[in-house]
Amino acid sequence: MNTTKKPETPDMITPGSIVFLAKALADENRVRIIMSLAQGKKTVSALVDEMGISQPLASHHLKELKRALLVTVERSGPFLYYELVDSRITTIVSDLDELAAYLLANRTTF
Amino acid sequence: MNTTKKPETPDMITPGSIVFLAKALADENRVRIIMSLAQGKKTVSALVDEMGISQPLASHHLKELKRALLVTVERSGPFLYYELVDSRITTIVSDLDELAAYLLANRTTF
DNA sequence: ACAATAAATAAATGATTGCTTATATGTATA
DNA sequence: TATACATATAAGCAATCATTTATTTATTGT
Repeated sequence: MNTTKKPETPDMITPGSIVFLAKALADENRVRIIMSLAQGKKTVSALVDEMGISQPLASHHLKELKRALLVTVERSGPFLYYELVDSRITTIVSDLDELAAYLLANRTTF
Repeated sequence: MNTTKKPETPDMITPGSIVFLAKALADENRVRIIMSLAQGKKTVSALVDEMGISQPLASHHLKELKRALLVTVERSGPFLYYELVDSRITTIVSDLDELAAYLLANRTTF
């Protein structure tokens, strides 16, 4: 049997991983891409058209989002479909938006 | 009676405010400060000691957190006490940590 | 094999940002 | 008012990052 340790979910909060994620959300184009991908997987060119940014810039930000483990890629013919890894990403984004709205609404109070 | 508009919570998500908050969370020292302030209000010097950073650096990050509306200041004698504006900040930080843990745990799957 | 389209990569640049060192401001106390 | 302590501010520097332009790689259809 297991003597000392058991595999446990780490409940010690690590600044590192939080920063890792926050950095990925700390750019307007990336947030817009995430919000767009919340509707479903899309190609690079679709995102380029939708967001009005250059193709290399879109590729760059998608690469960042992939580095941050937020999206996955899937090829279909000549197209690459990018997709959010998990729906919780959208949830967090909404939560951040809610909190921001709250903070701004109450900013004069303090 | 009210004819057309009613005061409503904006449910349109704004990238700007999300980025605004995410940027504040995109630095390790700031996240550590937030986590420390989750335990209650603290002075600058207390934070400096606790985190092992220089006093000007602590001041600088506290200023950023204030800009991001995440903390408030209160003077007591020569001391300035910094405090988290709202407990939801801690919640968001926990949520980010959870999501990061999940993403890392499943990173090989994709 | 060639042309056309989709997307990634590379290099260069400017802006932002974190950090250090040095200095100034504010507050209390002798 | 002089000294000590708490904190903020300023200036300078190096590193990171977002963006652009140019080029390359990959895929499909002719």
